[in-house]
Amino acid sequence: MGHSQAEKAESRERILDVAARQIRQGGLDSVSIAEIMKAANLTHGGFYGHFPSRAALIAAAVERALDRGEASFVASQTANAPVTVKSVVNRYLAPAHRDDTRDGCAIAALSGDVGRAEDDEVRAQMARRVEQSFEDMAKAMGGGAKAEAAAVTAWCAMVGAISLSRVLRGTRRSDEVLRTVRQSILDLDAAVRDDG
Amino acid sequence: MGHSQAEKAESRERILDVAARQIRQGGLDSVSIAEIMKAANLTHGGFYGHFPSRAALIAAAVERALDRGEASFVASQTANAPVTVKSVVNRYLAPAHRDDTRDGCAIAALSGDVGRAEDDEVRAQMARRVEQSFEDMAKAMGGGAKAEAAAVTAWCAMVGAISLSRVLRGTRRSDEVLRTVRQSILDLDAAVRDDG
DNA sequence: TGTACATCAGTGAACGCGCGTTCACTGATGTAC
DNA sequence: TGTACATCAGTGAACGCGCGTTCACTGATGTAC
Repeated sequence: MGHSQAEKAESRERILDVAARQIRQGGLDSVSIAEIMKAANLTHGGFYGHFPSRAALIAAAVERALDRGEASFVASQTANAPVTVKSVVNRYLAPAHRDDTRDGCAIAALSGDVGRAEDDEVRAQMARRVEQSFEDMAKAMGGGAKAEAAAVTAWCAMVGAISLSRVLRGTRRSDEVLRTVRQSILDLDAAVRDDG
Repeated sequence: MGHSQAEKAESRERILDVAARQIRQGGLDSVSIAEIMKAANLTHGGFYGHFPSRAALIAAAVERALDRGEASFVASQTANAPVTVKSVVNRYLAPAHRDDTRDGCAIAALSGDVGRAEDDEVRAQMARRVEQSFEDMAKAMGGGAKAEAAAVTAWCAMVGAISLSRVLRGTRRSDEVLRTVRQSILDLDAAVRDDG
């Protein structure tokens, strides 16, 4: 096994990616150092060469999950495939996103956990990302006060729709919730543009 | 200490109420039998006289939390104080509800945890309650297909708003999210009635 | 009414077990000469 | 180019500790006579 600084950094990346997936799939409390290290092809003893504690890993993993997750939907789309409300809701409110918790939006997967976290840093990290998401959506809706309000409502509805569709998973209602909220947000967007 | 059947039932109720509060405040994983029993003024050894396992307690506590929580907002209001969309959102999307996780809506507090729970029974329990909530809200909106769709969107927005306002707790944005979504739902209700 | 006994909710010590954390050690790599 | 040494990422055994679970026991209550 190699021992260069670059290889250590790669190990850290692997640990973080594994943990970021784990917390989205199982929640913040589901992180076991032994399991994370094993999934990163390492032994558990080496963990403390990368992070000072389990809590520090979780804080870093939340940030990583927010980066990787589909929270960055809006910001991440490129200029030649411009961001539209439609493109966002089509990807976000899709059965594929509901079913892929591990690689899905960290805000949807973890807002419950983070909202009750004692760790202020973790909460602040997600809070910043939520505010950014509101702004990005408002921009996609054309900007202005009405768009800002509609963007907040749209994001709350999207997060709630993913959470509830996961609770309802396996029932006819689950897909229906996604479709219904998707259409409501498109209507909301249209209404904002009419009022301009 | 008494040993009648009635007193045993009271102990069970105390355990359940304590656990129902605990899971809403700290999540499903936060349940420790020793702590729950202590809070119910009992010793931990007696637990297995009431429940066969920790998992069974959690399942029962989720049901209790759904009963006690403000998920029953709509259904619980009496005939002389009729249910309106306004009365529901005013109570649900209030800072007091955001801040009182322990006694608040179990769907908002636990949809993330329950959505990823392996226990099918727990998920089915909340799923039933979610469907009931949709129906109650649709009725409050006057019934019909438009109302049913609007009710689904309103509930998703309410659940997302509480979750995100808890993540944002302590910032100016937190109250704003509640107010914004509250108004959006009132607008949605008005639109449904216009089309009616 | 009083006494002996059965019941059973609750007690508290004890058990494995897994987990977070520590630490002495390994062995591959890079450097100095 | 080759050899000796320093570095350090990773290993794996060991540690406390808390937790879920078990179980022999207690002692208050209800019942039988």
